[in-house]
Amino acid sequence: MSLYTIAQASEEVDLTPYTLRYYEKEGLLPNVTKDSGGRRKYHDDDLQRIGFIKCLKGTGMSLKQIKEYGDLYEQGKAKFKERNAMLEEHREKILQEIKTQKKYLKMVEAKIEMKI
Amino acid sequence: MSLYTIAQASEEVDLTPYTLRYYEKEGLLPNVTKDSGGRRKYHDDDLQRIGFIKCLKGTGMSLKQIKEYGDLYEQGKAKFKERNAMLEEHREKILQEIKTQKKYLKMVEAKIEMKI
DNA sequence: CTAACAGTTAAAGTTAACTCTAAGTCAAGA
DNA sequence: TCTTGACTTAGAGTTAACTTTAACTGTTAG
Repeated sequence: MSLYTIAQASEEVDLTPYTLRYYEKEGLLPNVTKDSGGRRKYHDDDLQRIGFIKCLKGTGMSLKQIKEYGDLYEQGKAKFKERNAMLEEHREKILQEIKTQKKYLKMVEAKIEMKI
Repeated sequence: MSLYTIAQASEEVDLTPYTLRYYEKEGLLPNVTKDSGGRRKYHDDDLQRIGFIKCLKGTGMSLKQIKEYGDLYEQGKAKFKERNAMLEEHREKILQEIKTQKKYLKMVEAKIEMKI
């Protein structure tokens, strides 16, 4: 199957239908189509895109920035450089964040070991 | 030195005075004292505590939960078990989160390498 | 044919975590 | 003494990211 109702897509990507509509309203999902009755139809491409949105969001990128990235993506090859620059910068941020998380992990573990 | 004005404490822990007052209002900093003129005086203990709050917060714990933890902490040895259980659970969460971050890092790197 | 259901929209409401404002106080320097 | 500046408070405002509501519509099972 390669077409999903909002309920099915919601299940598939583990986001509520509210959130999916919200993301679309915010311009993050420009390619979701509608059937003759006006209902959303999600394609595999849309689900892929949502997956990447979740990745960016899960690593601390704001929806606003994710939209910027998506807008560049829509402009194709012409904006490849800018787009990749965003990702490379974000990559650094994730690396930094993992470091910080590891430091915090040590702090929590130290507190656990303190036994007081 | 072991006493800090709110401005100094703010500088020291890299949080705004607004945030420090907010944390106090929320019950996260029960031991901040005031001088004769009613001004806050932060002790080294307070700064340590703020440091740990930042650690918990930075690893995704809500202020509400941090307050719960702090409240248990205030009750000393009697609540040691509960308190440590919270930390151990949180430790698992951090480990899981680091895993997720690493997965997302791979996804971003893959997208960068895609060159399209 | 009709009732139930799954969807639609615009707009209002919610939550967490700040962030700021307004009005006031107090200590210190010219 | 006067003013400046750093603080105080209660309470209002902000922001991001949803989440819900209300009113409505098209599809389908009986």
